[in-house]
Amino acid sequence: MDTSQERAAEQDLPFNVFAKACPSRGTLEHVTGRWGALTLGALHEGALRFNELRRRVDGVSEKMLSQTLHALERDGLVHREAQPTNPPRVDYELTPLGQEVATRLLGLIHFLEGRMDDVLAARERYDDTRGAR
Amino acid sequence: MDTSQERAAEQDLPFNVFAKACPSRGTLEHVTGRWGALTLGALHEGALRFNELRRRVDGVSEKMLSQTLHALERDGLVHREAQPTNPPRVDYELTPLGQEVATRLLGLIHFLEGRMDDVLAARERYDDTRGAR
DNA sequence: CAGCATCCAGCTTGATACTG
DNA sequence: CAGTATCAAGCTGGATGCTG
Repeated sequence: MDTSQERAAEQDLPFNVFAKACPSRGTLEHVTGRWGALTLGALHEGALRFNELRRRVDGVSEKMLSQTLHALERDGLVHREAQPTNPPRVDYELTPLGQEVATRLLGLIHFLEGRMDDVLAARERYDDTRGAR
Repeated sequence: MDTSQERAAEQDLPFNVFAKACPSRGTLEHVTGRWGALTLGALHEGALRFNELRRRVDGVSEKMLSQTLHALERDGLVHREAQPTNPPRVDYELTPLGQEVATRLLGLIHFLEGRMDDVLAARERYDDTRGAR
């Protein structure tokens, strides 16, 4: 069969998520991870401050948000703009690359949100037939 | 600001990933999780048997693959077809819903793979300016 | 081949307290 | 406000052994 993995090898594409050691896998995890996806989604609307983000992404701890933002900033998806005022003010916003990623991610998210009825129905069927152990 | 969260509330959309308790968040995690994304990606090419999948998704353990497949099957994204032969043969394939999800996911994955040079460059810049602690 | 059950190390996460 | 530091706990995930 002609798989994307094989195609990647044939064409000498430099990056392939399916390979364990490929750095793209790490980035994919930052992007799609529990908090990464929601953070990118929240920032898609525009720049937000740290605590605004925290309120939007329901359930993140300070620590996880901070960690997530660092990873996304390092990967060049989020830009951090700090004003040395008092009290301090820091804005986070998507870079152009981050925008493109967030757009695709939100496409997926909204698609899923729109199909949750199907998903929930599938779950019920599954749990029923297998006796919900 | 007009956020997607607020829009969801205004329009009484039933599902919103940004809310902690929303079931869509769980499904999003199955789909985008470490192994979920790669499994869906691998199955996008066509049906695969358990050990074929295992070889394709470089690095999954038996246990994680099994767990991942169960979650995806329960959510109605993957169909499991078992033949009661000896030796047993089980094929996994995407449902129509799973196909749509996988397509969007692969769009994101391929986009990222194509931009990894930018990501890697951003990382270097980040590590340099901050002294790579 | 296609898995499930069990054990356990260690990484992730959340609370809490503290700093600039 | 915008974080960092620290610590306990729990969940993730790998290794192993076994079944049909």
